[in-house]
Amino acid sequence: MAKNVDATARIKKIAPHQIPYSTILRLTQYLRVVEKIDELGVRNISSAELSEETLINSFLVRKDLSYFGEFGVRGVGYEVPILRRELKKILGVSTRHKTVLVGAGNLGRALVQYQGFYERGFEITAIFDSSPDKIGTKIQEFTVESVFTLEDYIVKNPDITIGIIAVPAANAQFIANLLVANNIKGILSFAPLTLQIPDDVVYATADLTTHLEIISYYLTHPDARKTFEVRI
Amino acid sequence: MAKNVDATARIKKIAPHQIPYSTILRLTQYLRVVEKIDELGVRNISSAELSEETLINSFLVRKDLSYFGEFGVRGVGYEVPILRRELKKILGVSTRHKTVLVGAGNLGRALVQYQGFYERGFEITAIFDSSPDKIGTKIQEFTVESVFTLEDYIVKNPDITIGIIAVPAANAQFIANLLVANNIKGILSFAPLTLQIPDDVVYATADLTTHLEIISYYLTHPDARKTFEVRI
DNA sequence: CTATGTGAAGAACTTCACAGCT
DNA sequence: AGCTGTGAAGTTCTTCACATAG
Repeated sequence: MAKNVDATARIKKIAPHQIPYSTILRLTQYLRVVEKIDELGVRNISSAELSEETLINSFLVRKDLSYFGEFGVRGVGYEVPILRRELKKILGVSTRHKTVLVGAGNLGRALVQYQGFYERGFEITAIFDSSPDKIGTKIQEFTVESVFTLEDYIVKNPDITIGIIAVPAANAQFIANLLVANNIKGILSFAPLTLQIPDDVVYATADLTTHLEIISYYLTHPDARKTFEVRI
Repeated sequence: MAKNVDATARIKKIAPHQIPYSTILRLTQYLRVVEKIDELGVRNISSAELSEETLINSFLVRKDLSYFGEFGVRGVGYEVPILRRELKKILGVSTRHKTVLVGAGNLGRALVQYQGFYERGFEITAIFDSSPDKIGTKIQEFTVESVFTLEDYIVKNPDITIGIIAVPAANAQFIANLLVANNIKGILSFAPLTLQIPDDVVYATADLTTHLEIISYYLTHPDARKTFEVRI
């Protein structure tokens, strides 16, 4: 059982750019399972058990993990604390990321109050909005600030790397440009459109309704494959 | 230019089960663009223009659409109102879907107040929670009801086909079982775990933090491909 | 001459089978 | 004896090139 050898000592030759996006997506699921069972005090997990919990086939579990190293012990499985630590390292969530949130509407307020971001390594440090009747209002411990102070705030806090956009579609590109111009490295947008973002900024979009549309498609076409996965 | 012939008259032979999941995901993006420009009064759009707006390559735009019929006019492009109608038909959002929401926490409240679901064809008809201090409270025009009345409500309203789960991870499977047992056809869960759902129920999961973890991965591995897409 | 629709080629991802460790 | 790690096979998805239609 690896004798607690640091698994990172044996690192893979495959360059990260060869790793499928879908692998990264699945890594987040493995992490979720591993954190849960680590909390329960389970010391060991096999790819078959990970497969049961995630519904991802066990060949694929092993292949995904093997892109990043040899974290398992043949004949035994994976040591839970090691796997947890390595997955967090791979995903870059061993240390906390600081973010700003733009948009203090219903969704923005929900995101601030949502515990999950913080628990999983992301901290909202400030909230901005353009609407005069939102600026100055309180959400939890935050006071909503004017979007015109956003630039200044980001420049003064260069450890903020991610911007979260929760404004209406019509304003999203404007906010994105502002974030990009001020050296934000990653953008998560909840607006239902594709933003134009330069290649050196990591960009993800999370349109909540899309999931429902996809469910609707499969409800409408019951003969379509049952085994699809709807995932981010 | 098709002389307004109903494009559905010429329908494709390819069975729905051969259509990639990623195609369905992209259809939602085309619909978004087409609705926007239809609102602007534009009558025609080419696959090249759709490609610009969505960043999806134009070969793929055409291939995706061609799975479902010949909606375009060679030498011209796609007629916007026709494409809009056909995309809605394909996705099954020509008529509104009724849903129930379980979980009246921050996320649940945000989802109720979020206009997007309704605008895009989904209606939340009732909200349930298990916590005594939430039951009876008002969210918009809704009164939060006890989760013990959920069963009764779904049975009495068989036109409700989709259940949205916005409860903590620990309770999500219980709620899912309840929905499944009462004949719900589709489930969208925001809980950060994989639920066990029978194959005849359409199941999608939307863990908001996953997007941030993926952004974190690509921030941590700047050499990873720049052209990845983070969607749904 | 323009832009769609599509078979065929190519690329990417998943599954398999089994070698390799413990 | 058991479970991981991985090259190779198999499958699915995307890109291409061009025939087709207006």
